[in-house]
Amino acid sequence: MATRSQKLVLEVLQSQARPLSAQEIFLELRGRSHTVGLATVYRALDALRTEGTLQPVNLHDSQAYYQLAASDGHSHHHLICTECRKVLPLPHCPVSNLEHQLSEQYGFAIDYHVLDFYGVCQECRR
Amino acid sequence: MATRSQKLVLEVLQSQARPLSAQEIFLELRGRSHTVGLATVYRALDALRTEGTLQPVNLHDSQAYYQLAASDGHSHHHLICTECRKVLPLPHCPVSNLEHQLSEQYGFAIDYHVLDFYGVCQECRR
DNA sequence: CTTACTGCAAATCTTTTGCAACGTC
DNA sequence: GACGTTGCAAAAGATTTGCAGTAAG
Repeated sequence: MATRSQKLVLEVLQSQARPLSAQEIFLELRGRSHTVGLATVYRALDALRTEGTLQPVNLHDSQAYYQLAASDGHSHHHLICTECRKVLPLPHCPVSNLEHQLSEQYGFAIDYHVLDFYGVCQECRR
Repeated sequence: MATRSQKLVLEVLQSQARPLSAQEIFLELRGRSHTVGLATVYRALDALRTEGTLQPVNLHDSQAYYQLAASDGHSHHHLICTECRKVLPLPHCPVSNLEHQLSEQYGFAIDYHVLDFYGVCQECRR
């Protein structure tokens, strides 16, 4: 079951193609004239990440960004531009079959993984 | 060329198997009776990351961790325990051949990538 | 009525910046 | 003397927590 704030946070994330920070979600909600305190946004993000609905994305930016996790429970993968912070999602996962193998080999119960490619996009290279 | 502080930061990271935060490096240096200000540690980490010597690792912990980048210029990959924060490095990279393909396909100049598996290690599952 | 959720303000923690002092050339 | 590096203190940002009020069952 989702709280009011969790639903609002999800709505915002669903409406955006790129990962958002707590701050950005807070401002976006304020823009839509929903009042949700920043602390509540953090609490919602935390809950949604713990239950696996959201996935953190690291943009090397000293703040956390969040994105919807894929519906099949697999992680999203990205091409991330280190110049403009644009994020391109990759259609499928080249390493999902590795999870099982690694679990066995190292005795790790793997929950999810992160695969992100960092570089400079076409526009930024001009 | 490396500054005094950059050398000290590298020494600490070389002596540890797991990624460290700025705070941890600062305390470790203080323990070795080297005085390096925390701000200087941040400045050194920043420089070393920019030149590619260090690689950030995301432990979902609202602070940044750093680790030596592999000497061949490829990223390290990890099994990360979300309970005890232990980090196991993985010996080789299953997706290096993908970089070239993705570069062509999306017009991205890829600099590096991050592949980390998150789960719970054997000890923590007991 | 009870419990969980929320907003606000305060507290805490992480990271960055300004600046004067220092070292090297 | 000029320039880059450093430590310290202050500032800025991000996240968490305490608490009293509200909503939902």
